[in-house]
Amino acid sequence: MELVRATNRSVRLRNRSALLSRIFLDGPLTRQDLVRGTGLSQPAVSNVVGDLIDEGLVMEAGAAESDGGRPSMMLRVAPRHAVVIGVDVGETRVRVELFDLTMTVLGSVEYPLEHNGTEPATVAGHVLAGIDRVLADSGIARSEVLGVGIGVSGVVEQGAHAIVDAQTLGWHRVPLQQLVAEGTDLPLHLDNGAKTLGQAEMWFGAGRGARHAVFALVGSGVGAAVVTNGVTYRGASSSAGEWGHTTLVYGGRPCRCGARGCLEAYVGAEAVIDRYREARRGRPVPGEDEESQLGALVAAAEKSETARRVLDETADYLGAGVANLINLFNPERVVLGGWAAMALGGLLPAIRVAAGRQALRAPYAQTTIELGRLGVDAVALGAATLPIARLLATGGIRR
Amino acid sequence: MELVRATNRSVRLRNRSALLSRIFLDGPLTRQDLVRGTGLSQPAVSNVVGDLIDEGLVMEAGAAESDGGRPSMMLRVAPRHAVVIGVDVGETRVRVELFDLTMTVLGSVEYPLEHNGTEPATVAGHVLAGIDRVLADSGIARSEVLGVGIGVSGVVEQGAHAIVDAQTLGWHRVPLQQLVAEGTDLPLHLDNGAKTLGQAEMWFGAGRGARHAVFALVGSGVGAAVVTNGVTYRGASSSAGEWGHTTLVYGGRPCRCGARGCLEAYVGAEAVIDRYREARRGRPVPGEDEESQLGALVAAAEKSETARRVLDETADYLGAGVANLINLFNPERVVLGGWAAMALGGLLPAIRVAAGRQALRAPYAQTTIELGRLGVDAVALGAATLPIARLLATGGIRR
DNA sequence: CGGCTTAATTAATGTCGTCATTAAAATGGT
DNA sequence: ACCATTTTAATGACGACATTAATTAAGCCG
Repeated sequence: MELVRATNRSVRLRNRSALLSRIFLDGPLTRQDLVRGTGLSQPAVSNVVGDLIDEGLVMEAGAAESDGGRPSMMLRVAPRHAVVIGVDVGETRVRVELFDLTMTVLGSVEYPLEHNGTEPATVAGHVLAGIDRVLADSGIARSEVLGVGIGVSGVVEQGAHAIVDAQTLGWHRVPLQQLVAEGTDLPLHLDNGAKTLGQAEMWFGAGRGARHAVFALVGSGVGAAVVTNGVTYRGASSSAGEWGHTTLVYGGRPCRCGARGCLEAYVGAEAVIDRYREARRGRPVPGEDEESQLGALVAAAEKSETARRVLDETADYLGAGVANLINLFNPERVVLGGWAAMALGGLLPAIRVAAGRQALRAPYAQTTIELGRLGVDAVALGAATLPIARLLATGGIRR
Repeated sequence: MELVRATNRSVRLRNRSALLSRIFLDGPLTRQDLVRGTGLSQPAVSNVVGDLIDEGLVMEAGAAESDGGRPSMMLRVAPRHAVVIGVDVGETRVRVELFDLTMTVLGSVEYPLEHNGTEPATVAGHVLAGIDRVLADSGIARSEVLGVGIGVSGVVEQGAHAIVDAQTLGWHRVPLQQLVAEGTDLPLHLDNGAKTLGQAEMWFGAGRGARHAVFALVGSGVGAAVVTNGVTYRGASSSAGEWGHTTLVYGGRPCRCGARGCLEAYVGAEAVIDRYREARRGRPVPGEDEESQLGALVAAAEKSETARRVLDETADYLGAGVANLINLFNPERVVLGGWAAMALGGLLPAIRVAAGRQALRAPYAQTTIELGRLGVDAVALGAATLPIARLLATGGIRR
């Protein structure tokens, strides 16, 4: 179904891309490793690698162990060939991080968001200020920045300028990319936060090695990223993966999206706290913000029957939601991430059991359900991979 | 993430595949159409097309209209370069159809299945007998058969020999491909029936032109096929798309899969009839089989409040189920197929409304919900496309 | 220090698409 | 009836690339 023409030059591009990707994702590697890994001939690998070294994208880094014979040189991506910036526009804060090409953090800065002071222009301002800040702090020139990736907790519609719908921020069709672009000419990449988290876990965390994986992001709201055949699936207008608003309890609790019985209305942090409050006959849950309230609930479960019941039910609902993902996507792995999922980590065994009850046996047996390995900062890390993904796809030929 | 090497010869293969696919799917076309459609140069197109003609895969079919200048020749796939066989192993029958490469039916035969006489060996026997029969009837030699595609109403796990799990047939890990292969050495392709139906609608029906589409198959049971980026999505073990057993009503009606609240337990034909019976306080629904019982329900809705209510609820459940697909996959199109969906066609407006209530606005606005165009035989037709899909993918180089 | 092994480079060969040019085939004006 | 015009198809020179085979480089081992 691929109706894209191939030409002789595209051969080189593909091979460059394949080799560079491998060096980046699995490196350091020797030329021989690349020969074995890609099936290309030795001269072809040397030829392409030579170009990459000449262009400063790749560097030799010492010789490999050898037991007789000429030792092969290790190849790695040149860490400072460029830097990338990852931004996490979350429900409560904007976080900007600067990475080199080995994804080492070179600097970061965070701006809290008022609970309702979430004007798009304010957020764009934070992003721009953050970029200036991390560059200034680390003394790196703008020209060295490959690009800026921005993960937003909302639906991001890709296009010439990405448009953002974010219920929790009260945003409707906000041209965030344009707002940021007006303040900088660095290449921008916007994406949904769940998708960037998925990308991060896919490259560096619990998703490594999987071709088909689902990343469930549980925070105040609920989202998911689906990786099919190694690629994040976006759908027709890049809103695929809106797991939080799938119906789980037909006719059930009202959801902030306007429908009823959405998964988010049961397992989102806000909903869990709400359900706990109801179970306490309306007595408020102690804690300043959702994070501490959820913590209070988890702590209370040690002693309180009520709290435990709420958590058990949460695991059941979450398990059923995960089962739906398993039935529909048949992934090799389901990875739970987001701060609420991390806080509820103790429920993992119960979630597994609940999912097993609701999923079909065969696909359930072929998947694992685990927690994310990258913690809460995965969104910014994943956002930073967006410009890199482009670099790898084009074989390192910028723009 | 594509780590496949490219070589000069693979360029030719890709272009052969692209051109052949276009001629097959959109033909007849002229060389110039191909030039415009693929971006290849004229000589390249002529060169490849020349090969295809020499090998008998493609033939010239008359000149196109011309208003001055040398008229271009129409190119089409040679209809009798090969024939293909499509098999529909349904819940109640095995249907075998013979097609030429333009998908014209050259012959067909059907074997009813006893309601519980569904021994795998029996089914394999029917398939083999059907192949012999359609070939004998049409006087076509086995050597002309490109391959046999088999669509099965169950989960098909791909592998060296495909394995089938089919609850409605009482099958568990049945090596159907092997059973059939023992009786013939024609190339076999097994797949889930919903997926072959999707493939058929994608190429020849309501899915034409879409990159992202979901095909929902409602019969006695419920299944779905998901097309992402133009390709049927299979997942890790090709059981993706098991929509029927996603939880829609947490804790609801028991399903034959053992879980509770599955979509299938509400909108599968069997379930709808069951719900109607319950609404009639247990009085049996008139009709010999499910098909006539469902027909009776639809007919009764003209007069009976009860029947109408059952149908309305069915539309609501189905709409919610469709909404889940829209939220998760963000398709351009949702196509409803299968005999029960066809019988319930009158509910389409209600289903659209119900889906709109439960789906997020943005993805809902970007999709259409429609009925399949190919009717009930789409499963066999789609199965027959499996060997052809392989032919197109390899650029017409057999095996 | 020579024999052996493995890595990397160079040389020769062949595949393939592009560009530019030429041949072919139809229409329409004069 | 004939030639200019237009559009399609076929040819040939050229360049980009990967492949195989042969060479050179660089280490270990006894």
